[in-house]
Amino acid sequence: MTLPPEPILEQLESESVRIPTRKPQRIALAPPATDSIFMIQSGVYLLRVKWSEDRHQIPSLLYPGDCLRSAVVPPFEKAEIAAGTDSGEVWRMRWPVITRMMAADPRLAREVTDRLAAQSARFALQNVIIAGLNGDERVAAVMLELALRTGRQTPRGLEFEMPLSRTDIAEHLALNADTVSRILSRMRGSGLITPAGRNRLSCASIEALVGECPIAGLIRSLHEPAPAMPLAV
Amino acid sequence: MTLPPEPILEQLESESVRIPTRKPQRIALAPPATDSIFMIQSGVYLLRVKWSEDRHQIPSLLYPGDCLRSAVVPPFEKAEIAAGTDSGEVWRMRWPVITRMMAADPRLAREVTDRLAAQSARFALQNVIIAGLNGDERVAAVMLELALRTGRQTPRGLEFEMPLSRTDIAEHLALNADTVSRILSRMRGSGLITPAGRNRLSCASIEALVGECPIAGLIRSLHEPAPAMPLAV
DNA sequence: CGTAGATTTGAGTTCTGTCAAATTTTGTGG
DNA sequence: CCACAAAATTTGACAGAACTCAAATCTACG
Repeated sequence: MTLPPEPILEQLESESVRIPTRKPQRIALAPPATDSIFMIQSGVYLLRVKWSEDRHQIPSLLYPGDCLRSAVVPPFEKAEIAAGTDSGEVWRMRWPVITRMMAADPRLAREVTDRLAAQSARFALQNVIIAGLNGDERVAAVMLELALRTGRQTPRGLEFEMPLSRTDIAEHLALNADTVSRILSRMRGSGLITPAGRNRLSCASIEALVGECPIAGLIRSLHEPAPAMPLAV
Repeated sequence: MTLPPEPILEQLESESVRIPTRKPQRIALAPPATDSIFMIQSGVYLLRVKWSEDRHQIPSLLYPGDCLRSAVVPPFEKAEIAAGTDSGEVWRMRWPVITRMMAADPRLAREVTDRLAAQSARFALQNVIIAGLNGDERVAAVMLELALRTGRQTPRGLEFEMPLSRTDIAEHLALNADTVSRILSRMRGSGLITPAGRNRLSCASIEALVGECPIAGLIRSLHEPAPAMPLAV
């Protein structure tokens, strides 16, 4: 799943507010009180929600092409999209407007609907990760996801972004920052991963991560770039 | 959220396969390999997925009016809708057909889209329940949900359905059946809940449950019957 | 009325959380 | 480019919640 095809992107852009972001920047999901839809153009983002004084969670990471309708996020005390990468761009559109465009153009309707469905599937997957895996497996799961989404083969192995701090990882995986740190130390010790510069990690290969995560297959199916083939003809 | 208004229901019915169910009956989500959409007409159902030889999970309960598009469930080894109540009815529609109906009728499009969004929000909520609450609070959360959805005031207190076995509750809450049993024993002991016949429980009032669950507000917002007011005019 | 399956409960284990201190990294101003 | 303060990370020691295993009950049903 990447960005929609050009003609559709142009249509969407015409109704979008383009929001370029830098690293710790956050975009509130609710404030305008209007039902909106956000589409990631570039970069990695963190959907972060707050549900009590000091309890935050990151139900999902967002990548280019991902769509998030604000109405699919329950009415938390606070909900925002936080920039994970140094730079990136998000488009915000008003849902009623998009609705009208969808009514007029079935191709566009299909793109948007399917992307929203994909986001829903990701929430469901996150349930399984948190509910069914232990700490080590959960961490392997996020790393596999990031590797599939942002990984590049280099002479030193597969390098990928790690836009999450220890606390972020903890909030994403329902663990605790100390525990995450311990798990990562172990993984570093066993040679599964090695630091590869600022906010980057590297591992031998995808297979190395797959071996650590019992639901690798599901993660691949939702995050692996599709074999090159044009969408919807 | 209850069933859609009559005229829309009629349209949907014209393209539906109506599936009446009895208690342990299950409807496979995937087999037809076609992208389908299911709408609950009556009864309570359990969305149950299997992701390894002996690991099952119940990511969501489904109530009348709820819509589930098969594509929003990741490609698990197995995924099915299991009847929780003695009797109930589900409608199955083919997604491509519904898509066409949506293109032709904005009212219907809105109903379906919003119901799918609601389902997505429920997945997100489930994440928070599992990730942020302890055992007791999670159990209180499901009971609050069931009480809001199926509860009725009686002389002996608020009575509601409990269509889930201990194992089901465990699979829904990322706990273990033994632990669930212990928690329920404690709740019974403290008088929070009392058995009220076959697959039914009763509690003093909604407030009693709300007090046990830190995110009661969110649960109410997604499950409480809306104050009587016609949808979409 | 007996059996298979579900539930309950106890005892012991394990994983993760909590707290606190040490260490490293990051960002900023000279 | 360097020094420093603030923030993030790491790590140890300990506490607790939940899991596992197994035995005892209880229930639903034929």
